[in-house]
Amino acid sequence: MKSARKIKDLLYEQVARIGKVFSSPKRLELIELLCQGEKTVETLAKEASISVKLTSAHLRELRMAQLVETERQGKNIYYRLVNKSVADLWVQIHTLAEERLIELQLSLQKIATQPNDLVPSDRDSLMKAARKGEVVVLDVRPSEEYLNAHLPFARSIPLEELRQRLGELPKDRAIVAYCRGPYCLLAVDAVALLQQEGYSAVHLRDGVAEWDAAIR
Amino acid sequence: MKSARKIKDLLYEQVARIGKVFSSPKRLELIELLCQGEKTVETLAKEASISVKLTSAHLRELRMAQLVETERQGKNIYYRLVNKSVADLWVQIHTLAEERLIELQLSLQKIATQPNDLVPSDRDSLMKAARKGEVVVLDVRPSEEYLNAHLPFARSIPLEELRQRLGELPKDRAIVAYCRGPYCLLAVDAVALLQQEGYSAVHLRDGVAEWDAAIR
DNA sequence: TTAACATTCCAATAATCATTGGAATGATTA
DNA sequence: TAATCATTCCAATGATTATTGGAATGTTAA
Repeated sequence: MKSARKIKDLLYEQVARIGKVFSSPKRLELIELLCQGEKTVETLAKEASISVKLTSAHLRELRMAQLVETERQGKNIYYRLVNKSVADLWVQIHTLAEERLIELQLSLQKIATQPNDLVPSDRDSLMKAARKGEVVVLDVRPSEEYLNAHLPFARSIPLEELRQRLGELPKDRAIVAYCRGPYCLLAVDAVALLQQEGYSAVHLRDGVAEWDAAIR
Repeated sequence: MKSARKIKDLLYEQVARIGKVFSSPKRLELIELLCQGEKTVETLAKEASISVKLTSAHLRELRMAQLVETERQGKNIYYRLVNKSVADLWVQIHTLAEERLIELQLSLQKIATQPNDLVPSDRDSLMKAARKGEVVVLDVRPSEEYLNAHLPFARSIPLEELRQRLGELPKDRAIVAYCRGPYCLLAVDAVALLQQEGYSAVHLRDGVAEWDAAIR
């Protein structure tokens, strides 16, 4: 019979398999991307600015930890998170990181569009205003990601199309732009563009994963 | 000005600092121990069956990630988790691991006292029964840990003293024993002893951290 | 002040991990 | 059927990490 020590070592080792997945910056970025919906290796590689091979290797880690599943559609293999717990864990880890690491707080402050960031506590009031149509909640991610899931009342104008489609947005109401989460810079650019063009725009740091985890 | 890519790399790197902490089996074990209350390096080393030096090195990682804080009391330096978020994250990670990793499920089944384990869904009914005094909730951890925090209505008999203090327990009511969490074997031993001595005992896998995270 | 003690820091080694190139797989299309 | 394409597997590299021994730090007690 095995000693208690060996049994325990085995147990913690298994849990560490999950922890290891969240210990690499690139894997975290891939997880955040997968929070936006299923994607191919190529898409993930491009978005994360790494080679397809390296992406594949990281996805292999995710697969071996049973946190993603794959599905073949034609030539491509699509990856997706197995369930919401994985997204929740990502949110909880980066939230704790933001809470504890001053360096991260400073970096985030730098990319913020000055004091125009909405803080999470505004969630309730934001929804009320959105329901009444007092503000426009704007999703600037690629449209597939919007179609997969988006915030309540949100409209989709991908950042790439925003300049051409400015006319669709009202100038007399606040525009709240969001993207994939606090580390995605799409909404930062969108807010900069909107403000430059005379819109009153603010940046919501939440992505869909953060929003879902918060309204639990 | 830095490129968007470099900024993002920096952000994910910071978050990965937190993830790294949870990627080592021994560090996870230390975190679980710290969930029971503040402890000295020596105590932690003994409980985790590793050298004091290695313990110190792991604690250094935890300190650099700002997840623990230290306080000197006389000769000893006490370590404690900075706040409940850290314990919550530990619970969420091992819960996800148990959900996804079949190997872990199997290992846990092996150490279970046959079908005598209480599952988390029993929490509400357990509390009702405990309130009415129909069951005895028994904390078998060292008494300092019980004093630091324990489940509602729980009584403390450390495993070491259990054999001598069996007389304090009723034979006509169910005894629900718990310890530090699902990977701690104290309650397993306690249940085995109690059953052997004719008590009707069951094992609750939750520790205080799991309980607190669940009743949120 | 010194002795005793707990703990950390530094340096070194072995183990593990990230990353890349080249070959192999497996499905689709012609 | 062969050609094409996306993706994975294998092997090799350098870069981290875990772990250990020895020295150093800082506190208490005499």
